[in-house]
Amino acid sequence: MLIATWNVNSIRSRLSQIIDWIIQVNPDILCLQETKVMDDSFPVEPFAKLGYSVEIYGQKSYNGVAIISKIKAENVKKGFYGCTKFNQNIEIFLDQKRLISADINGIKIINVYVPNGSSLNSDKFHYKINWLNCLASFLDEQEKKGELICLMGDFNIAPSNLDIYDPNKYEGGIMASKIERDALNNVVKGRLIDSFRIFEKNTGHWSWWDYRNNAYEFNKGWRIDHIYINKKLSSKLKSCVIDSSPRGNLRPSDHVPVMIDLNLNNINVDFFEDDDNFFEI
DNA sequence: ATGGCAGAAGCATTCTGA
Repeated sequence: MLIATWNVNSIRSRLSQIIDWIIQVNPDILCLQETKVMDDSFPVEPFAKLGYSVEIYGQKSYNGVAIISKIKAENVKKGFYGCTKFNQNIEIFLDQKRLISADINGIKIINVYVPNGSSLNSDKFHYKINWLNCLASFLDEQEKKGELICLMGDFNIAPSNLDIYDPNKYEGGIMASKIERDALNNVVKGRLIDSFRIFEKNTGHWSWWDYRNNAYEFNKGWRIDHIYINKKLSSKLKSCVIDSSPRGNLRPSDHVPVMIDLNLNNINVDFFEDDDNFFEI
């Protein structure tokens, strides 16, 4: 079972590229971020023609998330719910459509577009940290149900310096600060693992390249799009790959798809045992 | 420090992203 995540930076601008990619890769589930369109204008039909159902949670111009799935999603929820741990006021997150979740084939699929945060001294940065704290609380609720959990999307955080082309230049700044990494760690710690790092321990693997300064041509990238799975699901993981090829398209998204392959029939090795110090690499 | 580049809204230019 193939599950993918892709920040497409506008579903309408990227539609043909997304359809081409789906035909080529044949994912079972594709989670999209930054669709940038209201629900009544989302192009559902091209996906339906390929046999996919579409669940959308969008807004005008900004943000927006969607779950494209061969198996119809059940228990679809839009936005946060049940975030009690930090006394979060969920109301403040209602305006920005950044999270959609659903049950598909027995897996709790959680698709997120984490706020960028702008700069460390900005209001947007506080919003980002609060949003991540709410996400941690949200996961507490999901975990209680003992499900298979797959949390994926654009996290706008490089988990470690291995995930930045030039850590000396960017460490401590936006997407690479200790505050953000701690907040992300608080979401995943003790319950989720970064699928990509099970198979690849080295630097040099990116999911995003800035549009500016020919960053893709110089391969100056970051790994900020992630697929996290819980312990129960990690036993079924076969692979995790970043498909960088769409970044070479004409008029590409600045992000590329990340994808895992799951074997839902067999139970494999439990990768979770040595994960406690994962972020200390 | 600022802007680079891109998309949306909407028609010149601003806002936002990362």
